[in-house]
Parts: sequence; C-alpha cells; structure tokens
Amino acid sequence: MKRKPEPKPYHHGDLYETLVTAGTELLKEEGLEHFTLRGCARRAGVSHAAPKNHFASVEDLLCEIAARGFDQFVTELDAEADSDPAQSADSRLIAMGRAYVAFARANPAIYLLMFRHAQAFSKSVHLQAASHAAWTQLESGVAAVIGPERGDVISRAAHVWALVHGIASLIIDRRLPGPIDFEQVIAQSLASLPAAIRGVGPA
Amino acid sequence: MKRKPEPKPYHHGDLYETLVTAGTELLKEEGLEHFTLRGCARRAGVSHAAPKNHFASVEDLLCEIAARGFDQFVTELDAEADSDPAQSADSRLIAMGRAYVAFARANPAIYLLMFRHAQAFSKSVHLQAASHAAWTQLESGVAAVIGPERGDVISRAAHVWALVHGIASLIIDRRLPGPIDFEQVIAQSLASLPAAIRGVGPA
DNA sequence: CTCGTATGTTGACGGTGTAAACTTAAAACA
DNA sequence: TGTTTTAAGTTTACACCGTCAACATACGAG
Repeated sequence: MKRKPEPKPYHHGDLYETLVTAGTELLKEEGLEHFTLRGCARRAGVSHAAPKNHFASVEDLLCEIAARGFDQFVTELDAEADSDPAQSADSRLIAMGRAYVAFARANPAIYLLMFRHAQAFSKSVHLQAASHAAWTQLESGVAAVIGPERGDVISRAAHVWALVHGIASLIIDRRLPGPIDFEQVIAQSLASLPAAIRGVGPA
Repeated sequence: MKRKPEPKPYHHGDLYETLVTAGTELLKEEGLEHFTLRGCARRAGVSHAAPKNHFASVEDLLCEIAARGFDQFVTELDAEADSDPAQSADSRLIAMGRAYVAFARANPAIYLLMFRHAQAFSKSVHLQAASHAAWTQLESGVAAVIGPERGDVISRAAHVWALVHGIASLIIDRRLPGPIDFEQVIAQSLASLPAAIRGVGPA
C-alpha cells in the first residue's frame, strides 16, 4: 500500500486528475449528450478500461466533475455578491441571480450535469457537500432579503431558485423564441424577485 | 404508389401509430434516459429495424411523441384556464401556471422530452406547430394580465415561462431539499406573478 | 532483492443506432 | 384476372458504448 500522496505514483502519472480534466474538457467541447467514458480514456491516452481503477462507473466520474463544478459555482456567486460591499441585501440577491445565469451560460454542459443530470448524490461525499454549500448560499441570500423574523425561508429560496433555474434552462436549451433580449428578461425577472419573496405568504 | 390513405395498409396493421403508442408507454414506464428505439420495436412486436420505414431516426419518433404531448398540454391548460369563466385575467394566468406544473408532474418523461430534450424542431412540422401553439397560449395569457397598451409581452411571457419551468424542473428532478411543501412553493410563487410582470419595466 | 499489489491492457459480452441486402405481400395497372 | 411495381418488414452487419474478467507491468514495502 502506498503511504505518501506523491503526485505521480507511477506509470501514467496521475490518471485520476487527468481523467477529471479530460472529462471536463470533453463536456465543454461535445456536450453532456455526447459524453463518453471511452472518449475520456482516449483523451487521457490510456486504454478504454483504465478508468475502472479510479471510477467504478461513468456516473462516478461525472459526480466528481459535477462536484468541482459546484465548488467553482459557489466561489463565483460569492465573489459577485461581495463585489460591492456597500450594496443592499436586495441587490446582493439580484447580483447572485445574475451570476447564476451567467455561470450556466458560460458552462452549459457543466450546468446541465450539476442541476439536471440524474445522479445519485449519496454516492459522492464531495458532490453532496458541494451542492449543499450552494443551497446554503442561496438560503442566506434569501434570508437577508426577507428579514430575520420571517419564517419560511426554504419555500422562498425555492421560489428564487426556480426562477433563475428556469431562465438559465430556457436560454441554454435555446427554447426562447428568436427575437428576444436575454439581458432584458434576466434584468426584469430578477428585479421583481425581492418584492415577490417579501410580499406574499404568512408573516 | 398508394393513393388512398386507408388506416391499415398491410402486414402489421398500423405500425406508425403502434410505435408512437409503444414509445409513449415506454417513456412513461422507463423514463427518457432509458428510451430505446429497439425497445419500441420489441414492444410493437416487430424487428429492430422495422421502424426505419416510418421514422428515419430515433429523434424523428421522439419528435412525433413530443408533438402529441404539446397537443395534450395545450388542451389541458386551456381547459384549466377556462374552468371558471368569471375569473380575472390574473387568476386565469395563475390557473394556467398550476396546470403547467401539474402536467409536468403527471407526465415527467413527456415533459422532459417536450421542454428539455435537444431536438431539431424544424424537422417536424407537427412539433413546430404544436409548440408554437403553446407559446401563443402563454403570450395571450400574459397580455391579458399586463393590459393591452403595454409593450414587451414577449419578455414578460419569458419571465412567466421561466418561473413555471423552473418549478416543474426542480420538482420532477427531485432537486428541492427534503422537507419542502411543493404546493406551498407553487402557490406562493404563482401568486406573485401578476404583480411581478405588471410592476416592472417600460410602460 | 523479492514479492505483493495497485495500475493499465487486452479481449469479450450484451446493448445501442443505423445502414444495406433480402424477402414478402399489398397495391397498381393492363 | 394476372403481372408488376413498390411499400413494409426481416436479416445481417458495422461501429460505437459501458462493463467485466483475465492478463501484464512496475512501483514500493519488507
């Protein structure tokens, strides 16, 4: 058994990391629909069965890629929300919403993998933790907007998530009709959000 | 060449319709992920290459199934919106939103096929017409809410669609955290919609 | 220096979509 | 009615895919 975590244990180098990198690149280039484990192996320069030693199945590799996507996602949203430290809770939430849609548009295949691909979250602790962090991030943004005394943060957070997820999905799936201004839709929809989640429901 | 459109041309009976039926059933039973052209042929009781005579590819069959899904979708939303002829435009739009999410939850695989599966709409005139009808239905509901003189119906319709699409997607993908009341999220989110699309943007 | 074992390769299996060649039977026409 | 055209279905084949088992290799522990 190995004891030291040296970066290049032997033969290939670090096939685990190489596969994650190759998979991420292939995802961006070819899309989730055409993602293939054998394709990752080819890009990594190993035989088609080599990944088996590091990932029990193609889903395991996708889970790791998704987990790293969540890590980057949370980092980017935090950075955007904190870009102007003087702004209100409302504009912080709107900034997060803008960053959310921007991430989806910049990384459509990763976004689909993270938020729409059917995967067993329980299989990967990394994925479970990373996606949980994203939800917590959303909840705190919503809580700051509706105020500390109001209950029901969860259902309002779901409302916010649904709106930005819907916008992102319709855009990257090219579902909106041709002559439409994405930026206007994003700005208008997000602008209505603080009032919408404050204005309704029980105290 | 045949001239008459008789329903059962010969051997199998009406393989075209049988394949559409078998495909719809398999979609509901196994989900879009496990949908297979050979599986449809098996259920129809024909060889795996028989569908080639009626559908050039698996995508063509899926387009026809999606088109029929849109037909049913538009019918159900119209019925729900017109269920109470005395209701206001606001509550009509909310009723349509409720029916939208209900359709997705009742037919998740068909919904995914209709609204998220990458497909060449241009390949099927039926699909193109049916999905266009759904968009028109949405636009008129939104126009009634924001009033006749206001422009920008398209971007407000996109806003409404994004919200209901997001709710439906998160629910059928089981993305919302465990202790959450779907009905409350749906009711709260939809209730905020008329004011949201009326309240913002240019006159 | 030896040997165990983690890592990578080869080959195979069943599955998929699709294409070509072949067979069958209905329809078109004389 | 009888012949021929042609649409519809079958068979076979190919290139992929994910996964598995058997084998080869080379690092690292002892």
